Amino acid sequence: MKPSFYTRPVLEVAEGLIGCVVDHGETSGVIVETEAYHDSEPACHAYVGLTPRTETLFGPPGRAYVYLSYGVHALLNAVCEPEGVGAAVLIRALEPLDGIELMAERRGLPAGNLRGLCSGPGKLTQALGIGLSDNGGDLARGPVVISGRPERFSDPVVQRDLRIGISKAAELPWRFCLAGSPYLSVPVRA
DNA sequence: CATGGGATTGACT
DNA sequence: GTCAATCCCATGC
Repeated sequence: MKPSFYTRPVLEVAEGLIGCVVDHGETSGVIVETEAYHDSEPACHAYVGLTPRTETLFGPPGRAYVYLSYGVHALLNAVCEPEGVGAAVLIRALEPLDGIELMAERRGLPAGNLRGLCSGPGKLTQALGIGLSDNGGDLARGPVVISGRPERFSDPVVQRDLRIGISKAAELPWRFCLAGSPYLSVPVRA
């Protein structure tokens, strides 16, 4: 997607990314779950201001922000809004598309367990082989690439929900899910 | 310079 | 349902 796609309010981008495709090498998947983060609310890393850690978040839109969660997992975000604003969309789950065998191998799962491959923000980075070195990369040029919706996902029904696993600003309904998808990290709340 | 929490996952009870 | 693993980095003394 072009940088202009990301130079919009982060909530619009979070919804607009549902149905788009994430590519890395020979593996890819369709985005079925996202969350929005913005420097105006305390759950966002950028809330504390510009630091070495949040440099990418405040940088130009359309870049990858990859950071380490719980010292264990790499999480993939797409930087949004104009440069100088700390906002990003967390990619939380994918529907596996290409390179499924390779993804299963990386995840240590039997081929055929499609739902276990990318149903979580840490799982999908492991399945696609995305790591901290991908931080700051251009999402239009790679190595990690996000491209537009395939025909089958051209007009997705999107459900809003509360964000998962955070303690601050937990009341904001800034989670976006593809309705009925079996590949979500957590089912949509009732 | 020491401390503690975090946008998670998987193994175990 | 509970809990440890593991590490970056913001905060506070």
